[in-house]
Amino acid sequence: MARAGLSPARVVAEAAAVADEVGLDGLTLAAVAERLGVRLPSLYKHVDGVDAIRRELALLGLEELASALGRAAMGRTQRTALVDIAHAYRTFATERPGLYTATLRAPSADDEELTARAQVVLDVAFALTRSYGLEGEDAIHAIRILRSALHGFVTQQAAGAFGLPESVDATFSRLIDVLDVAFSSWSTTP
Amino acid sequence: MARAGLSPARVVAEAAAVADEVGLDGLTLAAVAERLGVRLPSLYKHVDGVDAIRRELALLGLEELASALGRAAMGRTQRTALVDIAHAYRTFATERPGLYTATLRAPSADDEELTARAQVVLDVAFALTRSYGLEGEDAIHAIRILRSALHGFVTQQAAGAFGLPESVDATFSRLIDVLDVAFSSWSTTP
DNA sequence: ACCGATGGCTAATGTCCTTAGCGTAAGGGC
DNA sequence: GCCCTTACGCTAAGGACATTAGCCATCGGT
Repeated sequence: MARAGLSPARVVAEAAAVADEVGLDGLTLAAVAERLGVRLPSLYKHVDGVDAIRRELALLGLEELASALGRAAMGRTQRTALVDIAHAYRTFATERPGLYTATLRAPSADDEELTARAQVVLDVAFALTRSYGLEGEDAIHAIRILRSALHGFVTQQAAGAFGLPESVDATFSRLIDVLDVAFSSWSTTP
Repeated sequence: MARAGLSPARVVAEAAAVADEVGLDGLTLAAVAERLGVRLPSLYKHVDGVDAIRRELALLGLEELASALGRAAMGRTQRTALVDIAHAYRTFATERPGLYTATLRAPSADDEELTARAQVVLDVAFALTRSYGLEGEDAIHAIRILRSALHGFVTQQAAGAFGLPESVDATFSRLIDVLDVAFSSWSTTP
């Protein structure tokens, strides 16, 4: 009975891979266990069940998303920052669909670790709006609208709601333009 | 052994109620059967399993959504139409969250009935963009952006991603303004 | 009133999640 | 280098849910 050399991190990483392949809803401990070459109950020595795994995926996803957005925003302001952040967001959601979906579950308020990770993502957004000269309520509205637009776009893309794939990039460019125009106008006319 | 008087429509309606209460992911045939006062396998005399029910919910949701949007758009153009359509969309997603979520599953291309229902919703959107003077690619981009923005917004609202609920209406108003400004500018500068 | 179609049921099977408890492998103290 | 504690993977068992097979009573048309 040789050991498989598992760890919480390896289990979560494999779960992320499964979720990316078959969707977060299709994630099963059975699939994770099979891929790791162990029996299903063995996973419980490393994680606390399927709900805990989903939470770990949310944490991991928020960390990677914050990292990607932070890199994209580095050294840029206003339109150039917006463009790169938007593309980084779209890329993350496209390449890691399971992990991205996991980040969307409600933070449940009393989960400090999860809300802290979510805050890191928000920090990037606040830096962006600040570069547009937006503060206070303006910044909050801008961030909500930005996130709504990006999330709605990538969700529809993932669902195949866009009929012709060739013009999807053009739609995304226009979406970014719309946001840039809006944020720019807010900064001068509060 | 008195009959329960079920029908496909009653089963689907009850499933919609369950989905609205516990979320589409939490929908189980067991819950539907219990609410209808029958044993679980009895449902199979009226529906073809849980996947078929989800498809029926998508059909029902698209029908109700198209109806609500159509009513909102009737006799209005441009900004007033946009405002009412957006509010109708948000209201539907808020009041029937399970049904709304069901409408988002991919139409799977070879499902003619489903794509036909989705087309009715699109028709309302095309009427709106036409009132802005948008045609061809402009209209397609506008509709995609409109849907992205609205869907992203209601999704985040449902997930509790907006911290303070009191200013959410203000964010929504601004979102509509952004879209109105964008669509208006497109119609004059193609 | 009969008789076939219909609509409820029980029973059985399979998948998945979860917990309990067993035995062995790994690693530190002496 | 040995022992002993801890950690880890296993089997077994139980519960929720979906699905299929097959039984029997009820309803509706003739």
